[in-house]
Amino acid sequence: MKLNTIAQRLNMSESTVSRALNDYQDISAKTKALVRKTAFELGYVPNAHARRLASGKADTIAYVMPRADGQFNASFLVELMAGMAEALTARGWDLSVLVPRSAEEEIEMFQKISRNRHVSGLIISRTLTRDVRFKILRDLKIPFVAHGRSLDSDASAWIDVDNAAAFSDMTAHLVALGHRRIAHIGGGEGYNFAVQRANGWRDALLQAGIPFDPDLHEEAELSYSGGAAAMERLLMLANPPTAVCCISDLVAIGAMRALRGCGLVPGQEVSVIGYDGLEIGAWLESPLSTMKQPLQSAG
Amino acid sequence: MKLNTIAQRLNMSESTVSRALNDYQDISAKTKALVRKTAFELGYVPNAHARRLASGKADTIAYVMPRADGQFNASFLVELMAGMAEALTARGWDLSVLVPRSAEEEIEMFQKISRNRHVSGLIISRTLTRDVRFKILRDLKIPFVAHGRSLDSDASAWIDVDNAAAFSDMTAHLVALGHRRIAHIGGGEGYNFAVQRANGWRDALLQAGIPFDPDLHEEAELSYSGGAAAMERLLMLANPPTAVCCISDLVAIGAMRALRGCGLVPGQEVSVIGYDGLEIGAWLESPLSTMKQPLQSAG
DNA sequence: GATACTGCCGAAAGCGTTTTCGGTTGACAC
DNA sequence: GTGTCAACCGAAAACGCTTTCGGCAGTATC
Repeated sequence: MKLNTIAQRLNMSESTVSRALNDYQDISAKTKALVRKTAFELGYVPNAHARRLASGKADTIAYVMPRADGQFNASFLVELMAGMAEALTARGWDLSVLVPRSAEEEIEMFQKISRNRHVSGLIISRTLTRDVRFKILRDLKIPFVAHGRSLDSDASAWIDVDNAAAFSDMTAHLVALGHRRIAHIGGGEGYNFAVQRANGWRDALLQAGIPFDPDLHEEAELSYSGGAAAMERLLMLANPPTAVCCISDLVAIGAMRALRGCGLVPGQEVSVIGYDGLEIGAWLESPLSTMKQPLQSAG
Repeated sequence: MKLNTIAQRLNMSESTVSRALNDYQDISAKTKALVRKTAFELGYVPNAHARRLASGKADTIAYVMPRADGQFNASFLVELMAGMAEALTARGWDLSVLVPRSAEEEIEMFQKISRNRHVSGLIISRTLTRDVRFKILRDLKIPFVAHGRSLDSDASAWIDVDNAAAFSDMTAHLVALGHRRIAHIGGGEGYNFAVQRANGWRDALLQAGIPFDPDLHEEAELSYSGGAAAMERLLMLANPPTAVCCISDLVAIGAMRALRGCGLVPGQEVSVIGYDGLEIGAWLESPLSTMKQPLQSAG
């Protein structure tokens, strides 16, 4: 049960056992094997707290969960967390979640962590186009990776899907299908991914030699109703679009409903395409496969 | 920074400071106040690992996250976790997440925890009608609360929405609106909440004096397509229902799509009602408000 | 044969708390 | 003035591990 018992059973010192289990260089292969074997037989599991206290490392990273406000689709969060948890437990680390009630409380949490160091790294998500958290965390010297870039994220680790490329591909796909008037329902400029996705769309249009029509760029609240409202505005245009790529599946679903409300059949008169990989969507975002690399460097 | 520095600054022993901060009875009110004040001024945050090692308590509960397989709606999970995290951090505890890759790995994790005790309690969810985990956890003497009951959950702490009551209310509501042929699209009997919800529906029908028609009870996969398929089967009936209550909003959405596919307008010819509190749904599940009570007893 | 390594391992000092066990005061009673 | 008791506080031993430091064999080098 304790390191001690293994040591006594083998007539060695605790330190030898500890180093054997931790694969130190100055332990012979023979002893290592022996120690590992008996440790396994005895069902030894090291005490995480003692280890962390002694080593000074926390082996824990915390995920700062954005407060659920319906804006972001949750299945995405769940998958992200599951992916992180798996990657971490594979390395023997823990994932814990923090849910700040407000921006102030979030910063307060950061400060506690920086004093306490009972967490070795953070993951923050839902980055804003301008995000003070980058500076704060850097100042507090807390290692972190951001899920999603920001204008403030230079010199910080971030992982992100290539939003621009995805939307560029998406738009090119519509162009290939013969569409010329391709609209985009995006989000506010506060969120950086919204900006990136809009850029991807615009770039693809230029690439295809299609003149950019500002009327075709709608901004919507990231929800069903937001998508519906934006779609309705697009339909009011003198020259409505024949295809729409939406910033998220939620928005796309809303847009489709708006179409049906006007007696149009989505996919027929007007193509609607979403993004996020909800069951309905045709496009899939895959952040999890790119997770592990950045995590290691974050340690 | 350390307990030590406070002690030196005040010319007391570490033990006094520790006990003052932990509100022991044998420290005078004066010293307590003094210690707390300077601790605050110095921005002292106790080292969680040292505390946990010394006290033997983990102050951490782990949430065993069901692997995302699209069956359950994720926004529910997110809200649940956010609620738990908030309730725990309010008490100075940590919430960490475990994502077993398989049922075997889950049990393996349980065993590690029972040896290691680096977690003081577990929360499991998605309970099956018959669930071995109850027995295992009881045998391992790991405190846990189950979110959702089970036939095996007697003598264990569980928290749950009253599924039966909710669906009973829902059905009664439809009856009050004049509906007589009220169908139910449920889930397999493997999941306990599915059984409970079906019971609620059936009970309300009996209560209202409406004879129970087995044809009106459909079982569906808990997904869009599952709901759609079930709805189609209901529409094939010689005497189709005028209202349907669905086990989840996902299923309800699927059912609505099936209706539209047949040229019917949901809410007009046939009322469809879901459950979970997705944005679309009319009924709201609120497990979070009932969280705190059981958590305390789980400690 | 003296010197210098190298490969292994043990002793012991932490890591920052909590907690038990006494010990020192002062008050109060007799 | 002695004894008793309560109220406070300090010393020191845990808690279970990591890690530095040094020591002791062997082997190689000249």
